[in-house]
Amino acid sequence: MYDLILKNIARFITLTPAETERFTSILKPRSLRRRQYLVQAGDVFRQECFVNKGSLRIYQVDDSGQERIINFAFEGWWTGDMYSFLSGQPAIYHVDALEDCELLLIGKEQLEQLYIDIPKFDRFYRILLQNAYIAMQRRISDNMMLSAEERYLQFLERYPQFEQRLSQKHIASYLGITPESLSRIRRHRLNRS
Amino acid sequence: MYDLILKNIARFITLTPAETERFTSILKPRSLRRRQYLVQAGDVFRQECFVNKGSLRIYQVDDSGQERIINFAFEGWWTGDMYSFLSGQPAIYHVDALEDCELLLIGKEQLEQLYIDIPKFDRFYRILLQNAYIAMQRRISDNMMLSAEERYLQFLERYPQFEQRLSQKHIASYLGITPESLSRIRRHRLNRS
DNA sequence: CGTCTATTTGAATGTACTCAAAAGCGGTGG
DNA sequence: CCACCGCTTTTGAGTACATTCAAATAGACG
Repeated sequence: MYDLILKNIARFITLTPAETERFTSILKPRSLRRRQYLVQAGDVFRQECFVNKGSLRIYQVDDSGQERIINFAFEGWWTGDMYSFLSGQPAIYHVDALEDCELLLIGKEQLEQLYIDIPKFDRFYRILLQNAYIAMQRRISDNMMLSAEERYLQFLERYPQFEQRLSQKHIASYLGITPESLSRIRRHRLNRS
Repeated sequence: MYDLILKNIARFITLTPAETERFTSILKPRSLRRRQYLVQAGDVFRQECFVNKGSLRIYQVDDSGQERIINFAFEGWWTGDMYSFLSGQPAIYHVDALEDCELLLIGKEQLEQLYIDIPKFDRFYRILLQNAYIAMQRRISDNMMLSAEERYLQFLERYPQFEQRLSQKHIASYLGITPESLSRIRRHRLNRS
């Protein structure tokens, strides 16, 4: 059960057996059915979440009811609502399961104590965040520089392993276009090839 | 000279006088004239950069020569090219001065050593990055949910103190629209009020 | 099997774009 | 101090890409 998360952590820091024990002891396993919420906008959500199995989406709903997917999370990824976690304010985003999920949660209090007891975890989350920040920055520049079709192609290149697990509606929402537009883009590509 | 950066750090961690001395000793002051590059895409840039005075922009140039501003940096902000810093690969973005600048740079090697000697700095950069990540995520959702005009209004609300220091061309580039479009948006707003 | 949702397709619309040209503004050198 | 040059901003006309709205088809799930 803890294999994936321990491998994830071992990418950046090395834990002693005692530290490993201490770390896994604060993890709270949780499973989520497809379509079930992990976080609803408006809730306070003070947990970090590691995805051991399954997939989720982080999204926002605009005034006209349109859903916009800010990000996905697959097995081996971290997710949650960073804003609510840090500030204690109500979450901005909804997070729900796209597939049945097995999650590992860490409460804010326990994580704060972990940072104090084992400062290596400050380092781990620093490096994790640096990488997340780079990915986010690249996403912004892609959204600004590329056409809808180019963004779709880039998505296929970057996440070939996930495309089949996501509906076109969700991919369209992630790319910032309507499902109709994505359908047309796909048709044009088929006609040309 | 170090007032602003020490206040910036004191937001999240408390340093002893000895630690303060150790920290300031690795800072390399540098001044930059308007239009001068801090980083050119293609260079390796393994420094973190704190802006003590002035302003910069981080931007990308597309195939047709269009510049797209990914972010600004004003006094009290951190900047650089996180990707190049972390990976040692050539930088993706250009960074140049919009106004004459006074900067404080930290080399990667010295920062790595600082993390080891004073683990509090792991914590400082973790918290700094959490906040940067939240801002970035919000920027993505704004770009997806809002029209050009709404993005401009939001920019004015969020950064009223910086608007006058930036040209419309640069604001347009940051918002992901053409200078012509921004000019038209401004005219419509004036006509209505 | 029936219902609900996702996907496809068409037609009309709209927002922001490109290209082009004029006007405004700022900095530099004579 | 003024004239000039280059860059920014404005304005107009035509265009393109993606959207909305509507309807038909396909697919998934109970």
